[in-house]
Amino acid sequence: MHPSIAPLESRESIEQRVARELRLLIVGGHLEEGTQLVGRDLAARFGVSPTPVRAGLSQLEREGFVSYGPTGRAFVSRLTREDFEEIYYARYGLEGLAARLGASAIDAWELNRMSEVLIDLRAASTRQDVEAYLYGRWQFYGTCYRASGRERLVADVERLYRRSERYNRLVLSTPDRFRESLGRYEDFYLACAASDGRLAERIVHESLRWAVDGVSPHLPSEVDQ
Amino acid sequence: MHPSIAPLESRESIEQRVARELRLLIVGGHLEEGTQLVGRDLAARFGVSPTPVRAGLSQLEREGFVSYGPTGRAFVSRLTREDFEEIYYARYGLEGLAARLGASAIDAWELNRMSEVLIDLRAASTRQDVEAYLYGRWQFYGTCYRASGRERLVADVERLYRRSERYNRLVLSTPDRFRESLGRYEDFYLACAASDGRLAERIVHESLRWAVDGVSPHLPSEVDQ
DNA sequence: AAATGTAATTTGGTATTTCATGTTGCGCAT
DNA sequence: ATGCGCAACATGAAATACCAAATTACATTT
Repeated sequence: MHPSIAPLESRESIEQRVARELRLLIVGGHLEEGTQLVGRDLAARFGVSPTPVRAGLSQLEREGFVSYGPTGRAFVSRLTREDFEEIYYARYGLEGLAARLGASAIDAWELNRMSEVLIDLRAASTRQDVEAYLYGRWQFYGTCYRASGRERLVADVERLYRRSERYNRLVLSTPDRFRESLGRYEDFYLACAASDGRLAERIVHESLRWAVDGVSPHLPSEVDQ
Repeated sequence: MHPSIAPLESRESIEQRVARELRLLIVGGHLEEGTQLVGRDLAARFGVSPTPVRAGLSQLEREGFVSYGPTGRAFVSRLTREDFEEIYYARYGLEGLAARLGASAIDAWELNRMSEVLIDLRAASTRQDVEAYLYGRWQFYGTCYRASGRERLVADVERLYRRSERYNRLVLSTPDRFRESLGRYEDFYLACAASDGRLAERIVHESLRWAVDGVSPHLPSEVDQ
C-alpha cells in the first residue's frame, strides 16, 4: 500500500514558481497597476516556456492580481474601491467563521503565541511601522484561525489577506487609526483567551466593517476612471 | 482610437467551452464525486488538444468542482461539510453586501420582476419542486443584486450559487423547510420594496445561518472519511 | 496634410511533441 | 506461495511549433 509517510512535499512546479514570483512583484509594487504582462516576455524573463506562464497568469487572475482585457491581454489589475470592498466582505464571512471556530478550539500554546505577537504589534503601532504591523497581523489572526483545523478555510483567508495587502499599504494610517486597530486586536485576544467563539466572530465583523467604512471612500471608484 | 462599440462578445474559447461543459456534467450529477478526470481522455472526448483541457480543469479547481490529488491527478471534488460551510460563509459576506447595495438601488421595474418570480417560487414551494425552486432562487435574488450595478460582485455571488447547487440538490427539503425558506423570500422582497438595504442584508444573513445550521450537520465531515 | 488601405509585427490561443514521474503488472528468485 | 525487481504503461508537466486575431506602421491616394 502507500507509505503513510507524507508525500514529501512535492517540488514546486514552474507554474507555481512563476505565479509566486509575479505575485511578489505585484504586491511589492515593482509592477505598476495597468502594466501589460506579455506571455512571451515573461517566459524569456523567467527562462521558461510560455505554457506555464500562461497558467500562472490565469492563477493570478483568480487571485485578483491580474486582469484580462477584452482582447485577452493580461495586465496588472487596478486598485479600485469595488475590488477592495469585495475582498473585505468576503473576509467578513470567511474570517468570521474562522474566528469562531478557532477561538473555540484554541489551546494554551497557541494563545501564548498570540500574546507574543501582540507585543510586537504594540511596538509596531507606537513606531507606526506599517510593514511590521502588516506582517504581525497574519501571525496573530492566523494562529487563531489555524486552531480551527480547517486548512482550506485558513488558506482561503490567507489568500484574501495577501490580496488586501496592496490596499493596506496604500492607506496612510494616522496614529488614531493605529490605536483603534490595536485595541481591536486586544479585544480579540481576550475573546480567544475566554474561548468565546461568538464574541471573536463579532469582533472580527466589527473590525472589518470599521476598516472598510474608513478606507473605502478614499479609494477611486471604477465608474469614474 | 478604439471603436466605442462593444467588443462584440468575443467567441467562447475552447478552454471556456471545456470548463462549461464539464461543470454542467458535474453539477448535473452525471459525473460522480471522486471520478478521475484524465486530461487526454477528456481531450479526445471533446475533440480538442490537452492544453485547453488542462486550463479548463484548473479553472474548475478554483471554482471548487475539481480537486487535485497528491500526485497531481484531477478528480471530481467530493461534497463535504467543510466545503459547504465555506461556500455559505463566503456567501454570507458577499451576498450581504450585494443585498444591501441592491435593495437600496432597486427600481420599480426590477421590483416587479421580483414579485413575478416570487409567484413561481410560491408555486414551486407548494409542489415541493426542488429544481424549479433552485432555478427561481437566482432569478429572484440576482435581480436585486444586479440592481447594485456591481458586475463583478454579482458574478462572484452567482459562482457561489452554482457551487452550492450540488449541496442544495442533496438536501431533502421537508415541507417545513420549504415553508420557512419561502417566508424569508417574502421578507426579503418587502425589504427591497422599502429600499431598506440594512434590513435586506440582515435577512440574507439570517437565511444563510439558518440554512447552514440546518444542513451542515447532515453532511459528511472531511475528517471521518 | 488627412484619410484610408495594406503589410508587418505583436500576441494570445491551440495543437503537437517531448520529458519526467509515478503506477501497474508480471516474472523470477527464495 | 510470497516478496522483490524490472519493464511496460499511464499521466501530468513543459517545451516547441503553428495559426488567427488584433494592433501598429507605413505608404499610397486624394
